[in-house]
Amino acid sequence: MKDFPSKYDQAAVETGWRKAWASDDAFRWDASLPAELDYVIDTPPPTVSGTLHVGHVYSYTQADIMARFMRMSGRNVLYPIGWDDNGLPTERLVEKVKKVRGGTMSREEFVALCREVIPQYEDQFRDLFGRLALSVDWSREYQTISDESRTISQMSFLDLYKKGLLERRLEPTLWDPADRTAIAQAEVDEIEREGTLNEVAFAIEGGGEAIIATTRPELIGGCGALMIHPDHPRAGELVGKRAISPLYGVPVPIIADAKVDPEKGTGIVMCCTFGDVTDIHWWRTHGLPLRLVIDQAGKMKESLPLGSAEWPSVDAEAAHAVVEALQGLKVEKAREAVLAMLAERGVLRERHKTRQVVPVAERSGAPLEIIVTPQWFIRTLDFKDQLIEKGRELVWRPDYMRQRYESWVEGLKWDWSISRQRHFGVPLPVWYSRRPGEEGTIIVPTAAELPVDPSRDLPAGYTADEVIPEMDVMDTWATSSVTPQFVSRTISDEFSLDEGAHKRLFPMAMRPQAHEIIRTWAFYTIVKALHHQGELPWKSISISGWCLASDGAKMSKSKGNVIDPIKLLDEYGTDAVRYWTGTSRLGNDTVLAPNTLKQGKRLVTKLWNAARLAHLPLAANPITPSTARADIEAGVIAHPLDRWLLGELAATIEAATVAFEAYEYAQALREIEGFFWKTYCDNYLELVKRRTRFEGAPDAEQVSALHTLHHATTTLIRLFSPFLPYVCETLADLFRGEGDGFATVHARGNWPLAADYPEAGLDGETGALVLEIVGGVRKAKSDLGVSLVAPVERLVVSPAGEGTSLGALRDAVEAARADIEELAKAPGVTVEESAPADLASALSPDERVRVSLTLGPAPVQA
RNA sequence: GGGCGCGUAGCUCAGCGGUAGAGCACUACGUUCACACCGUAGGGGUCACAGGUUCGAACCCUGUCGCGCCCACCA
Repeated sequence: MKDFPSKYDQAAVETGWRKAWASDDAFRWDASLPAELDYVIDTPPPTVSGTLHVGHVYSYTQADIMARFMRMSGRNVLYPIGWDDNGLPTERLVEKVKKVRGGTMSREEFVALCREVIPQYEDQFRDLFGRLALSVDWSREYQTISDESRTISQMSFLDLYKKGLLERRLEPTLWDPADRTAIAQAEVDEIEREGTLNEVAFAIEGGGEAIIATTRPELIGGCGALMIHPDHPRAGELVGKRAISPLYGVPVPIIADAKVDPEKGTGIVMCCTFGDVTDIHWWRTHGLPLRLVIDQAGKMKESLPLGSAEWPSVDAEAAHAVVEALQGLKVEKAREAVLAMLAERGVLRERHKTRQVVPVAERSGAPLEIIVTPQWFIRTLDFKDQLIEKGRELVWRPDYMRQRYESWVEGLKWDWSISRQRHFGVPLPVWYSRRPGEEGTIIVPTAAELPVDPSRDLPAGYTADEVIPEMDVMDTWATSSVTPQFVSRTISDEFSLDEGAHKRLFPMAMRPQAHEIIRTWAFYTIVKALHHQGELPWKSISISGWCLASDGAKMSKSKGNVIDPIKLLDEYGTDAVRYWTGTSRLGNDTVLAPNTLKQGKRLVTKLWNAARLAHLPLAANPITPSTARADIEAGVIAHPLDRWLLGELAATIEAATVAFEAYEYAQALREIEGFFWKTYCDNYLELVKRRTRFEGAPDAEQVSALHTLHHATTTLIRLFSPFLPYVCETLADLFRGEGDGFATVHARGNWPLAADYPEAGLDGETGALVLEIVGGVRKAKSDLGVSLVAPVERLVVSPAGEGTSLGALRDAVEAARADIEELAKAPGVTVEESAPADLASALSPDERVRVSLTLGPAPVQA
């Protein structure tokens, strides 16, 4: 065997192992194996937005720990990796890095900048993930903006379009005025802020007034009706009459509707196009006119057709003056201006401060508008029941995370808008015909023509003059929702780049992801798989929690508590950081606890030293072990303590395997670590030391010890390897023969099998009693305040409690007499029915044995 | 407003029907030839609170309080 360095230096071995794993193809999926062994993971492609977060370390490592177990336990793991490098997050990164605005340049120019900026940020991820030792198949690395990804994304589009599940509609849409694009319901965030509820008087035709309350007076121009609850005291008097909007002079009907909350504001509310989702509802159900006053930039429109038949006004001239005064103002400025005008005219009444929750675009933070533009929608509202049904067929880990999915689906109010008025994404594969007779007809490419960019390419048989290209691109989720299909390279029977692959790989075994993207990534991926093939994309989904800062708060730049993952790895080493992530169960948020990281570091050191203790005698006395079970059956391992240790190890393997199969890797780690630290290091190694110190050829009990040390060490290395890949690979290497070639400890099928170990609990009673005796000796010496190596003159053990028989105690002492005497520094040990009254004594830890002793003379000072 | 999770030793967490656990921190002892990034021994908890079920509850049920999150509301 190789020389064993006294100190472990992870930084020194890291690069070497990363290279070895790569060149060994250690983590490549083997297509030649039978499909039953497949274990396919739908890895999240991290969004290329410029930041590496500890959250990445946390959730990707948890997925990797499971992937490594699955591989070692014999599965043929397909663990792809990719980068989500298109869409708004990437555009925002490029805009920031290059200090430009995408909207101010041509698409070609901007895309060129993106292609320039992206690679360096993908390198950051590559470095981080490589260093974390993610056992992904790097040969399957993909980008969501690549030709093939665009092809598959556009296939997805075409398939849904042909199935009538994707359609272009002109209707009210959630709109981000800062990024100037439509967005989807999933991209809506909320902020709470102080607002003002303004009471504004509308004149009633024929006399009187009605007072409404609004936080958005700038929308008065878009008012189409006043709404009042049927039970409102003034309902009988007002319903059926018309009110005149202030400033604009527009006559609007007063309508009763139970959706009005009589408790809020004045109990009378104006319906505008559009202030919120309720306005859309009223607009539709009451057939109200469409009166948009805000443009795509979130500014007041420059002109409105006031005074026309559709948009009458009792004083069009005054109304136009108002429009002119407001034109081009952003909504906040317009609000102030309108309030001033209302006050001037004496129709602004009471004003109340109020906490309001404002929907904003999650990426830009800008308050949303609802405007009417043509967009492409994937139908989801009609499929809520099926989506919930599919969610129930899926195994969620932890199970309660299903609730988040269901409440999201139940709360859906919008179909999924996938078109974005941006530059850097997968283009919608669509043209609109200008040919006489078919103007406006939608033209799509064939599968063979993909990928297409309608702004450059033409549909077959058409000239540039005959089509209008669709300039929108897909939402980033519209592409990343087909990550499973990126791997199977198939959308449906009609749209496939690799027939047969889909049948084999779907549904995938597992989707690992964090919980904050259940409503986006998980939801959208399920929508796509349902629509494309009527199936689930995966059998199970593993939801990781959040990584919180040491103070228990969410990490955020504004709080200044963000930890750089690279610094974390530098300080503690990859294995210690992985240990930390491995102690936390799926779904649980975890604080970044320095203690746990230190614990991981300690574990690595302890594992190193324990392996070193085994290595020293094994290097000097080469053995040719079989399996632990065979060596026991052959009598090579015969010492009761060795048999006991391997029986305990077998129990640990069993418990860890059961836990791992249930995705309870944190419990598996506790099982393994508990055995390693307590049973193995603190007790067995102390007891076996006597038999590792010898000159010349080993005798039978020394041979037994050597074999046991070999089996225990190499097994522990394998058990720890999903958590601590670097130190375990290094140790496995040190235990190989000089001439043996590299074979990674992480290889498929390298997980310890119960069949190779004795039955769990072999010689358990003997082991337990020996531990009791040893523990009692330690306690007695501790009570006397002397060193554990203080010589003992007389040592007597006797049964205590009812569970210990004199015979069993005798057997245990005979089984390990020499080891006990050596550890206790006693010249002999006797078993007596009851403890001699004249000796100092102590009860063992489990109170099964009473240990009595007298100390010997102090050793003669040299 | 509805839902989910959590509330166990100073800290981070495990246990989820049968005599309260781990690591860190703390105290005492010990430089034992794998490891002082060590070892041994020890102190420390009315398991948020209140009812209930049970021979027995940290664990099951009901309610309350606190923290976090998800969804909804958002005039």
